[in-house]
Amino acid sequence: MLRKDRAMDSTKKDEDKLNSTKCEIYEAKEENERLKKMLSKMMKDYKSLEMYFQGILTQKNTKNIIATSNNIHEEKEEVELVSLSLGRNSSTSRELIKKELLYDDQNKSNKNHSKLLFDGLELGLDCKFTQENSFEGPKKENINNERPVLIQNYPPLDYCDEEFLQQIPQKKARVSIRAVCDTITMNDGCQWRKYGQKTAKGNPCPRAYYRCTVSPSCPVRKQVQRCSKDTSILTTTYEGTHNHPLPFSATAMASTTSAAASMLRCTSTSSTSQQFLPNIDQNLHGKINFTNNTSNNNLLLATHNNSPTFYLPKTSISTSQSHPTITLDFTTNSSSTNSSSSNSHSTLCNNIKSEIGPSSYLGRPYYSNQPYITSKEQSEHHRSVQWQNQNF
DNA sequence: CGAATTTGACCAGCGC
DNA sequence: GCGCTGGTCAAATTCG
Repeated sequence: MLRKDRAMDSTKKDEDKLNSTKCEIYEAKEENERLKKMLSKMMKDYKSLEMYFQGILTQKNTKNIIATSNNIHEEKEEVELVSLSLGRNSSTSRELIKKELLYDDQNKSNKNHSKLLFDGLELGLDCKFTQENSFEGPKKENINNERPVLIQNYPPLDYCDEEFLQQIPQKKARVSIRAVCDTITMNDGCQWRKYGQKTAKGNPCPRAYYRCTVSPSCPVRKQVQRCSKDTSILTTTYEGTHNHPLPFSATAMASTTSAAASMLRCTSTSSTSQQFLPNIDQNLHGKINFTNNTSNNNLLLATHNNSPTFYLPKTSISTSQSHPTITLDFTTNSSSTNSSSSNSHSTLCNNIKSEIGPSSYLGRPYYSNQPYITSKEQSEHHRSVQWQNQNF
């Protein structure tokens, strides 16, 4: 009898084991399927970006040919808009994305992603304007240094007529982002090299100067400085337009700064956000959707009505400096003018706190008498984050 | 040893 | 013209 019971126990255990193994196999299969889908989605994203880039290059070539034949000498004063211009899609990219939408019709998740991508490309303020939005590089470098000059056709915007925009002095626009961040710089996905540090007047915390090193000729610079009153707040000021394809993880921040710079160029006088927010809000609120939902380290996303959405932070514009500057303040939740979005805005702030400047990162808050964490350390951390994202 | 960072010097713009 | 300030350069230094 006892032997029989033992035999039954053993059989039961075997069955359990078999079931759990089956379960594991099933889960592994599911995981495998999920990874396959993700991989194919990533490949699709990569291809669409590649095609988008090719489209831009083609546009550039066409433009150069036309300019040469017409002997237009104003070419050098034209727009520089490349990778940062995710928000201002050319007709080529629109068609491309529409095609992708159709193509993705069978795959719901991909479709959602494509919709997001399409929405993201819709974020542009659709202004048609010309700008010189870049740092003047070192004079030596500028000599014979031809940067890609790209022209894109933007549909006109209601509140931004061309004549008006042409009257705005073409100063170098800057986008300043204030966020709580324990690290030396915000992890914005780009590679930067420090080229200077200076103690500015009125702030004991030194200001660090970085230039983008993704491309040797990239004119983009950024300044990083701690707030003197609250050293947990980091102010990062971006200037210029990337002239190279951005790493996917950098598109979120690039879109933010690009859209903000567009806002800046669409306002003629110094003002606080409240003076022009109705227009800006119409165009930004709920429309800036960062497309980067595959890598989590840089998302400026908030979720609203089940769709990832950008919420306008406390925004101010200053033209008192030699450079017109727009400041996006992510340090406070109360800044949101839309009470219904406060939760989402809070989420966004938290995202910035935790994703861009992970407090756990190295655990070395900056103090003015301490050495900076090197960008190399930062990039290594970034690489590890990317690796983790890729490998889940 | 090469690459990245630091830091003093230099330059340009601006206000007086 | 002078001084102040912000921004950049480049030699020296540090780091991996």
